[in-house]
Amino acid sequence: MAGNAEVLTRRAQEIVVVARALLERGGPEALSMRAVAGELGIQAPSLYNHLPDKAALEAAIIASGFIELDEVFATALAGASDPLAALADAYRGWGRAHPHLYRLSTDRPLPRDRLAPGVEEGPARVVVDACGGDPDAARAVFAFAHGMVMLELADRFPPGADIDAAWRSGIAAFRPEHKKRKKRKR
Amino acid sequence: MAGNAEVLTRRAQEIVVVARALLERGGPEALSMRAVAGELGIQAPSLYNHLPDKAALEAAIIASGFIELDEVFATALAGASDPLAALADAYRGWGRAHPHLYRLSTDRPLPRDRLAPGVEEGPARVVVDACGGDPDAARAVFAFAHGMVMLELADRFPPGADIDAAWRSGIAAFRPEHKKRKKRKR
DNA sequence: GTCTATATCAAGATAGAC
DNA sequence: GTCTATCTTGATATAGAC
Repeated sequence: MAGNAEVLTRRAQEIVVVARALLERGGPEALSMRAVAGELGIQAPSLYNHLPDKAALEAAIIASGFIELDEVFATALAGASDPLAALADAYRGWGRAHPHLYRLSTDRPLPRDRLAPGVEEGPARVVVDACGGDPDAARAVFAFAHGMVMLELADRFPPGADIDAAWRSGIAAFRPEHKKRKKRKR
Repeated sequence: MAGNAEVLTRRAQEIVVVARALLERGGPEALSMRAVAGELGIQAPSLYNHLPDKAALEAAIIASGFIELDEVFATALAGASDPLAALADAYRGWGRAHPHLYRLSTDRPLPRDRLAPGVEEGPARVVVDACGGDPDAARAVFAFAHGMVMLELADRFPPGADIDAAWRSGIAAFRPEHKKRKKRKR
């Protein structure tokens, strides 16, 4: 919830906490202005005294997730022998623990103008570092992880699929010591 | 549109074609029973004489996409020197050409009970084959491609990102000739 | 800062007449 | 097979009183 602190009033922060809990418990349909207000014992229109609209509320929820993920990454890296695998594991765990928040945060363009600066960059830098500073490799790894999480959350793997094995296979492919030389441009 | 042929009446097939066009043009909000009916010059309730509900309509749209993708894959593979890269390219192209259909087809659990048998397996087998028969590797590759497409469609890469380069990086990592031995279990 | 009342809009689906 | 009429439910947001 830090990161919103500079820009949100205390009451607005309360609202964001309640709203995030509603989202996580009941999915996006549960995140209505009415429901949020109800949870706080007030009427929906009263929310507009503290937040301009629903998009602002969602942006604040997303920001809180980014900040948390950054901490999760830091913990995962502490003393890890295989940083990439540790990050992958932490990422998957976080996605499974917060499926609705994960989807809200990745489904659509980031509301970058409503996010405090640095919020997005934190987790991104961790991944780039784990990829030896290669941003293209980092984006590929991130896409792999994102695809795995989304497919698992959406229950899109076929019934017998060994999801752990697919993760291992992908991580092995991306492991830095196996990195290929870039092709020279022709 | 084949693949629905066995199970849908002619009129229902017409409805599916119109519905898919609406979805592709206007996104999921444009795909309402009212709009579909309007496009056909009838009233919404009349649709229920041909399809049980909206979910059935969506399932039929998804099936039509799978069948198309299977054809796209076959074309891409014909005479390709690098099958994995060719498939990746075809997949990305298809996703970008049909963003709303792509999302409808991957956002949620597949309605497997409403899909004709074989519809899902077609494209899946192509990918497994391209991965030397290793289903775990195939799922990892698929997750990578899915993640890349989703992130691009959702405009989630940062402004300056070189998406082509990220694709190349990922494909290089997954290239079969570089495959690592599986670790022995301890 | 909170309330009530309301505007505005949209959705999926069913009943029953023709 | 299509229609009209309707049910049921839901949403975001504003105006204006207190």
